[in-house]
Amino acid sequence: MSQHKLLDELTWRGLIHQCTDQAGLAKLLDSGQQTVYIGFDPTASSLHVGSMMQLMMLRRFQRAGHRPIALVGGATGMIGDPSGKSEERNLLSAEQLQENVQGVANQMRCFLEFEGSSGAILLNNFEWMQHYSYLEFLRDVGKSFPVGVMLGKESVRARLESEAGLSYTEFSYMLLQAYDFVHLCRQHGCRIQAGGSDQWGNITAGIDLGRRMLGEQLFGITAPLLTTSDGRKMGKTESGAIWLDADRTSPYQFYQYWRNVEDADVMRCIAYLTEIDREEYQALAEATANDPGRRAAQNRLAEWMTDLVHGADGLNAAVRASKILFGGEIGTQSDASLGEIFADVPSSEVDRKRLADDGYWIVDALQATGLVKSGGEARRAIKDGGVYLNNVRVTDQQQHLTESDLASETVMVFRKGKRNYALLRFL
RNA sequence: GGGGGUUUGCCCGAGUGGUUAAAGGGGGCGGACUGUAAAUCCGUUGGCUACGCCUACGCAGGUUCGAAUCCUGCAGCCCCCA
Repeated sequence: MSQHKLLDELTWRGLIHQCTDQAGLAKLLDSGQQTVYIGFDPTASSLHVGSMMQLMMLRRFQRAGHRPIALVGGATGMIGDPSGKSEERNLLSAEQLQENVQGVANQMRCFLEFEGSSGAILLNNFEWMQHYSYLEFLRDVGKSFPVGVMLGKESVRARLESEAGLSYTEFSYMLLQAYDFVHLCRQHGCRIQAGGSDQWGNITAGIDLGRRMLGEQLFGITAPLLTTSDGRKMGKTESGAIWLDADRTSPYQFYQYWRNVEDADVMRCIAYLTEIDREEYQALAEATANDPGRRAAQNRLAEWMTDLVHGADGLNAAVRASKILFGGEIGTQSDASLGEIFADVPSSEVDRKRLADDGYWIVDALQATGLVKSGGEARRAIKDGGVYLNNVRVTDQQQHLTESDLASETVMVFRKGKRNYALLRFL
């Protein structure tokens, strides 16, 4: 067991899946500030929950005084990493990549400090790969890659055995990532590469290349993948990935995702993704075991994560929205605050004149919201007690809505069932 | 090419002339319970300002007071013979 603080922390958090030479790494880390790198795939203009493990890993190194490099794979992204992928990937266009690199870079500011003596460095491997000629690359890099070793890599073998096969392009991916490591070692003295466990093959390829080309001893460390107790990848819902970009996944949705993590997964999430310390971790684990209904761990996880990614304001908004969306009184609100709370809720516009005279029949209103498909369904829903106006149960099928039913200047809030909301704006 | 079978609501599947808007199950949607969980229980599940009317049992016609049910033609699927 290492006596090293950082490695101890990573160990108790369960973040060390594999490590090329843990004793050597501990010695290296003790010898002074080191530079660590992790690569990020710019397949979209936003990072998602899956990347958070990696960002947090860099952050942990940075907090321990080391310098992180976040490498955005502008070049490797053009090729596509076959690791863990069952099929050949579609190539991204250069413009799309440029846009993605930009978006991803911005989000990293939540996780990493870019100023100071251990300030993070953001690099794009397109910068050094774009002018590297094919012939030069083959002579410099390709020469150091025995095909036998490459064929032995899990990522390659799995694909060769599958029906999908593997193109030469994807086969070559490993060389590019391996060369990144060498380049970073040369230019930035980077001797450590971290990553998810699916990156082991690529990382060790880089270490081999470093030994051959530079005679340097490089180090690799991988973290386990973040999966649920039944083996599915975390960060996905039926409706898609959980993104870090507030425009793709609102702070409220983000917050709710973590609040709803299964008991069986929550402690692992806290260990892997947060900086909640060991004492509090123990306390939360006990609280979950003794009183699971309180969801103390989930609440803390959601709070910590939302605060990190969306800041105090985002967290506040998410908490406020959660209170109301889960049945709290709506009372009298302003359009602005309702708009914020119900940002994720579909809304439709209705002519304000409908509220005049006899008013707007509730059955018609429900159809206008899209919560029901027909008048019959609306009547049934009311009869079953499943319809709420401004979070108050509707009991009268003949109710007609007037201006006095508005929750704010122009909005009425409809709900069917526990949490299907829709807004009507009367303009 | 010849013979036989089959086609039902979101899905599976009963129903062979009338009380069938169509049993039963699944799924969905509500409600109760609960931990914003799981399990369980209950209700509901074509449309319509609605004790009534309209549309529906592959499609199009026909028989009948009355058809998902009988007849004819067409189409889809399945099996057997060539």
